Amino acid sequence: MRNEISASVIKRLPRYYRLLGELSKKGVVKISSKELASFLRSTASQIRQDLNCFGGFGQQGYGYNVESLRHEIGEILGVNKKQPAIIIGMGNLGRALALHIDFSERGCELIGLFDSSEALTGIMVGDIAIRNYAEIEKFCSEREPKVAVLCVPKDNAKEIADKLVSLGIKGFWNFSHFDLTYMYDGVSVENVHIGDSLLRLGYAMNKAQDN
Amino acid sequence: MRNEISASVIKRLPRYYRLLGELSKKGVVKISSKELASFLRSTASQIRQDLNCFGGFGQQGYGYNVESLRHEIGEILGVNKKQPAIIIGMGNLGRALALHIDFSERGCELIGLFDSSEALTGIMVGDIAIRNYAEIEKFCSEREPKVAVLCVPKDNAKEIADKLVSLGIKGFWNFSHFDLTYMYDGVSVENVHIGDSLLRLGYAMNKAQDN
DNA sequence: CTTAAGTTGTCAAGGCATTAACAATCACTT
DNA sequence: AAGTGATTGTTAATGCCTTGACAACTTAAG
Repeated sequence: MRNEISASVIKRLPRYYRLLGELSKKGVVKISSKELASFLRSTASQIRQDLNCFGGFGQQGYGYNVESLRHEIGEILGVNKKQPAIIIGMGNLGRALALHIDFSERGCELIGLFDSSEALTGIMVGDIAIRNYAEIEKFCSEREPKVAVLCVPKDNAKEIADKLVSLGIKGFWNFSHFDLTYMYDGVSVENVHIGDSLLRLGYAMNKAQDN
Repeated sequence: MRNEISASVIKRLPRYYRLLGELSKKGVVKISSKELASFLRSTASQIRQDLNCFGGFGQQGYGYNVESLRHEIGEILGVNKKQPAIIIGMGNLGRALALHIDFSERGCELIGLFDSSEALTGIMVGDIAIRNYAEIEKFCSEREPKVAVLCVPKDNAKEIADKLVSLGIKGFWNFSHFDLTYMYDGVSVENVHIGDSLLRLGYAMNKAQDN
């Protein structure tokens, strides 16, 4: 096991990865930490320090090769994996995520959509049909999904998560407002509260007005 | 102007606000920092320190009154304002936000939806009809929206944001992958990258597997 | 070949955020 | 009415994250 990497560093990796993808697409071959910093409004020091958590990807006197650095960070984030993923709860949010998120670019492969409402059963979202939640056990034993995107009401979240863990789910991308963190051993959780950032925007606007 | 509050503190306020809302709904009247900490998997010390940035909301020997603390944090976050808000870009994401986010609970009032595609003009999303983006100037001069939710492709984001600022927008909730931070004076920006947290989940799952 | 300019990897310093500790204060009980 | 236990507000200590600095190294030019 490698050295423990701090959450602050991990938080920044996706941003680096996105930027390197754009640069690579534009045909940029090499880049220095200084240039990266100016793009990201960060410091060269921080970028070098972050990257060195994982090993020396750069070359002294030269800089970093854009494509190979992108590849390395991609490996760290696991974008080349194809973790089978399912979405639970096909309301507006579940549907939007199914259609809007490019799972394959982020190490996942979306293989199933579930909702407990029979009215939705069979409806196509993108190229996947919604299944009834009653089929979840059969589906999991056959297809063995590893990631579950939780888009269910807060009150149902724990019960559903418990069941999914028992069926082999190893990671939750949790949009329900029930905090699953630290609940299960060996199961990873990312809680997402989109609305919180709108509240922060409100705070920032109030403050800006006061000045 | 009050003392500068650190971003770390602001980041936590929405979470406090949500928890207090639930407690209030359950009829809980008073709560101690210790109890709050156990709910939030935080420390009593941090919660007291955070709250004291804004003033002494508690009472020694007693704790905090749930409803009044909720109200105070609400004031700080500006949830009682009714900032008129518009969404630009009514693809899957824009539609999902229009339907899924309770703007009024977060200090905003959704008053307009815009898309440049004529095929979408007039279509109802919730109880609001999509307008063509060509009408944006007229709309802004009449209704004076202050918040813009940007759900447009990266390449169009800057141009659109420039125009919206000139039309009086004071805050961006930015879902485009173009970073608007520090671009305009007196305009607040919250960039949201939902996909980043899926990448972090991938990292966490890889690491959990390694152990 | 030698020198100059540029850049990384890394260690040390500084600053910021979190945690700990305690006096001041309050509610409740007797 | 006084004493006890609980809890805050606040200051100090700790620890982590970020920034600064520099040696080691690479490339390119003279």
